[in-house]
Amino acid sequence: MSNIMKKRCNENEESTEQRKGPWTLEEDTLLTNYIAHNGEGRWNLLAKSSGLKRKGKSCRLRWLNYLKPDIKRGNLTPQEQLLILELHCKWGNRWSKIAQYLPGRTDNEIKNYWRTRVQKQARQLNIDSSSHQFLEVVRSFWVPRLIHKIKDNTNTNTRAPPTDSLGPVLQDNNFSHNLGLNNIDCSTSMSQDLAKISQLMDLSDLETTSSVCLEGSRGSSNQYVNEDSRYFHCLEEEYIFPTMGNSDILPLQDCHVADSTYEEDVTQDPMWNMDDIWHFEEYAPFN
DNA sequence: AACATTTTCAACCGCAGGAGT
DNA sequence: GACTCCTGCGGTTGAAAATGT
Repeated sequence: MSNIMKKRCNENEESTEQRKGPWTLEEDTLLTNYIAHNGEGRWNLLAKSSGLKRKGKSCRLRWLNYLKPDIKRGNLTPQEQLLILELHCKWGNRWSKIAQYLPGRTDNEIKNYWRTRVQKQARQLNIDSSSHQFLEVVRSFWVPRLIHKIKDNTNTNTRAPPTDSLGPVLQDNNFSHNLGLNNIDCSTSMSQDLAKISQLMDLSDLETTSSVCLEGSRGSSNQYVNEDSRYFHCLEEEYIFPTMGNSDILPLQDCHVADSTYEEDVTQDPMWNMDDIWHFEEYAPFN
């Protein structure tokens, strides 16, 4: 019997026992306990030894995308969204590479975000998401909105450092070089660019506040902070927003967001509502 | 309330590359 | 060099949840 035939026989034998589909709580517990005692890696061995009727690949995926303790839950923050836009511009669909710079976020999550949110916007505008046109839309409208959102949230947060503290980040000429953002002056309370954009877009829907539980990754105790306070807390802890002009990109600080305490996310609101798109199409029709 | 449609995201698949034999 | 096994990546799928009618 050829090796290929043998392999197919084995696959058939295995597939009769292999479980597929959503993981049960019992399976999760089994996997978590096994890894706690034996560590991760060697997934095929793990799958056999742990008693799970799953493939090694499936175990690995479940652990990395869901069970691993440092996985963040909840929607992506504006800062994270901004970083994804920038890194995707730089590297394309290199999801795992992009994920390296967003601690606690998985490549799968980022990929899903891109497909469901970013590509959806492109579809609605009838633009190819990989086109220069769409990049221009992102650069001119989406990114400034995110920046505005970040600043806005900061201004409404009494515990956050002053707005000027965003300066070193957003004034960084290398920041968002790929997106061409360095021609947008974000250092003032409202740049000319933002003023123009806000003429086109109703930003009122972005008025939000939110609380998350920050589990200080450097030993500080849990505390409730505003989303942006969390961000600035991260900044204070030396993880300055990445410099895009070169390859010395530093990951965002790993801030653990405890699931149970996640009350409301600033990113719940749509990035663009249909009014925005309508406004945009009015001024820059692509169809 | 009931049904239809859309959106989200966990999980799967195939493929590629590296390590070991 | 050829082969197998393992791991990781990116694309895709489909069930569940959310939203609309």
